[in-house]
Amino acid sequence: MLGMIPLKKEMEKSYNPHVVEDRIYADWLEKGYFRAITGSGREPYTIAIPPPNITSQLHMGHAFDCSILDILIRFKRMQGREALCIPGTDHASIATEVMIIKAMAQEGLTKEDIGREGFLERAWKWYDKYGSRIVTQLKKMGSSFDWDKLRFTMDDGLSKAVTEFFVRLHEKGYIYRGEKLCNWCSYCQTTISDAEVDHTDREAHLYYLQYQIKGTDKFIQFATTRPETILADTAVAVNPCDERYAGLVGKTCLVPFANREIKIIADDYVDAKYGSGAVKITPGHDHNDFAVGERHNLERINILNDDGTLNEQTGCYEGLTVKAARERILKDLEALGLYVKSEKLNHSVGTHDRCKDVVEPRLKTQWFVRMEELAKPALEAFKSGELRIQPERFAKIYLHWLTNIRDWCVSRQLWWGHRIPAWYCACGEITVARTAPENCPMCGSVSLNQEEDILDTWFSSALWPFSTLGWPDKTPDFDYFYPTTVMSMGWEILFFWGVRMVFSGIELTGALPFKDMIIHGMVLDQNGVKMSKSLGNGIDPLEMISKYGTDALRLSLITGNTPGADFRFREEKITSCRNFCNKIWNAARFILMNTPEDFDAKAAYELTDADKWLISHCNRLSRDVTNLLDSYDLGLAASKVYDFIWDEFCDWAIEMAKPRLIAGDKAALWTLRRVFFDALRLLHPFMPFVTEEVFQSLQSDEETIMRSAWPVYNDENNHTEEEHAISAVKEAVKAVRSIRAEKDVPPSRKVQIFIVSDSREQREIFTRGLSYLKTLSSAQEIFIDGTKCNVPENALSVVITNAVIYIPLSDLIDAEKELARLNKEKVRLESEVTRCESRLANKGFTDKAKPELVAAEAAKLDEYKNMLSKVTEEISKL
RNA sequence: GGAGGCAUAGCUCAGUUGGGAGAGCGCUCGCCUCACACGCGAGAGGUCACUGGUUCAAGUCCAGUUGUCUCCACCA
Repeated sequence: MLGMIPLKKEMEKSYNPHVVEDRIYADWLEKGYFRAITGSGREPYTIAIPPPNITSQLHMGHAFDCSILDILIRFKRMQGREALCIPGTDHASIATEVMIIKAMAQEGLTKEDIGREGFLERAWKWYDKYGSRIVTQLKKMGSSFDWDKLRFTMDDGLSKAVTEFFVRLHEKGYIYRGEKLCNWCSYCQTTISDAEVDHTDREAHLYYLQYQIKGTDKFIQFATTRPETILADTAVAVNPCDERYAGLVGKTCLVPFANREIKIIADDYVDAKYGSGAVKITPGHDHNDFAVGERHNLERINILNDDGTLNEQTGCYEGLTVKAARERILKDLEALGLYVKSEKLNHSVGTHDRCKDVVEPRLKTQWFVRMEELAKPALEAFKSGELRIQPERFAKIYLHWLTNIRDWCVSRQLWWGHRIPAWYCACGEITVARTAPENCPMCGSVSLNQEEDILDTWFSSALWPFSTLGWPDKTPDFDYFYPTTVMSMGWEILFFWGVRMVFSGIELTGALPFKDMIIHGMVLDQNGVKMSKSLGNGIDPLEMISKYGTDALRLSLITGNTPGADFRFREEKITSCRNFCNKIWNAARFILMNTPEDFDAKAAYELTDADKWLISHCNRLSRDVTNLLDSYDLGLAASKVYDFIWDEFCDWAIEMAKPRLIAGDKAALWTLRRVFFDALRLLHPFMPFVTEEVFQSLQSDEETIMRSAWPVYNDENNHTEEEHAISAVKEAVKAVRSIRAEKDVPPSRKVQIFIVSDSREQREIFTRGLSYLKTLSSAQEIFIDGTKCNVPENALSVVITNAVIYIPLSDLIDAEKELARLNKEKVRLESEVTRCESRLANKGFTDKAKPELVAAEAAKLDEYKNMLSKVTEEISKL
């Protein structure tokens, strides 16, 4: 009898993640399950996590990333691979520096107030605080990362890797220093790379101005959005084919205020149809003009100070901000009669992605990496198929970026980061070296100064897959675990980071840093807007964990999502995943309650249709889930397990097992346990905590599910006939339940059921399934017969495949309604018959479709015809 | 200007080589059925954006149209 069995262990009625998760995680840590063993002989499977920036706490995007990686790692670990996941954090040079400066501003301090050393001291304190907080948060996500290998981009080893990278590039001639037009952020007072510039549309004015042509009283008109830069103009350009200006090319005009004479030149860059057809050329403050200037050998003038004010080149405008200077200059031009008109214009303005301040192109001497040669093998790696990018469509971004790559400006006028390993001597010599040189190789001077600038933060991120394993040293870890297997990232950093890891990995290690680059989407808020701190629409993963538990959050981020697609965050989804945790918990509780102390799991039991149906189903599930995970389709894999556990295991298997368990049938228990364990194993990567807790409660052969063997598909466990038998039982049960619901027959009212079938095989199926049929359809008695002569008059009838079910409920029968119901069924079957017939009559179908499909269609036709005739017969009786 | 995504039930989204439209939430009806009301059972609800093409067969493949979101580039 149920309930008579003493419980081995009490289980609460509902699952409480909070009492379980921390305890289990601590246990995992203590047992060292996350640690990968170098040189174990097992095939390595390596992932380096995208290191979160130490700028802030974990957000939903990190939680998402973290879930994906942990699913893969746990899956492969269970499959027997030596699975290593390396965690870490990124110093995020500029992003962190901006935040520290803001924090200091609260105290009324500036960088200069405390100096470089003082600032770095603060930065390291920042790292101590926020870096460790991120680690705590990653652990909270249930991540099975190897914490012994925790790395930070500014660790000694990783910094050594950065220096090595720079020096090697320098040795190959890929590093150069030069004055080029850079993106200058006046707020952060540093250059930034092209990738860090966001273009945003802003309302502005297009001003029509004019310069007087020297020696004449004529003027040449041009349009500009940035009148203040006329002070840096060194030419006016027109299109060579523009006849209006043909006579002016080669002449000279006058820049007011600067009192400079500049040439009128002809260049294809100018669009004769735009504006007046003439353009002022400012090589010192515009990327296009810089290019024109190179072609025509024009002087480059810089009119900006580092803080964004105008410099001494601008005479009386010196010290004004760009905005103030613009207003003054317009007014002054008007006074000189050089202002013509203005129009409203919507145009895009470059802003810094970190501080949102306007980026000014200006001349600066910076360090650059020549990209041409580095990009080639990275392109080749993809084209040859060695590097896989999934989903494939993201390869376009990768290819586009590498094909159109420009030299990489790597120097930053910041303090928090890796200082460039270059030393200046008063003689002018610059020495690039791994360690500080004792004296200048040129003049021998011992007075050398290291470059003040630091490197772009991505310079160190680019090395992450191998610097974390000890490169440039030949460490055992590097030998064993490199190259890594998978790299995962959001599409928004594919070009920042993914591309750079590939080319630097190939250059430095001679190998692709990873085989598969998987790209995921972004987490959007419930309105479909990207979650961001500035919009304040972010949802804190930890808050969700404290409400619903880690497993619920993890599953909700994965299940039912398409790879690479952005998706909206919905709290209701976490709720339903939380409910699923509870479902698993209660399934386990049920099994526990029904498992006697002396149950022998190793004995051989006589299995029934229901047992084999369940085993067969789970066997197929193992195959599907494995394949889906191997192709990185995590969303579909998760939903498959979810559906199996809820719909098949809980709603059918457990329900069918109940009468057998009451009768003391050990085979039923054996099957439930066995299949449940496999289902838990398949689910474990997605929901590590609840699966572990339940797994440990139910058995003692294995101490952790984490190291349990991943279920493997086996042909021997395919039971087609039994699956067919159980679907017939399910069809009958559903038919009875449906009638009962329609007639409002409460479960408490037990009924008699007559199942009439002229097929002996079918009768045997129902006879074998009698106990399930009885329980699941709330029947008192079930009679299975070859003829209907024993069926009482006035019974409700429902036709199913190969049988008719009669339920004698004379008090509920309304002949008219029954007629209507049966007629509706008749119409449905008739249309099915017609559909099958027309399909089979189509020669194209019978000739070209797969033979098994044609055969299946013919079988269905027979079935429908059979059912139709039975329905017709029932109707005639009414 | 270049490229890409998306358009399927009231909402949010799945839909794996082309072969009878699915889930969660919401809604309706009935159930505290001895694992679970964070639950159980039964339902309602869809011209798979539009047009054309390929095919015996299209939500699925191809072309175009419309709407929508995004990325890259440019914007005197």
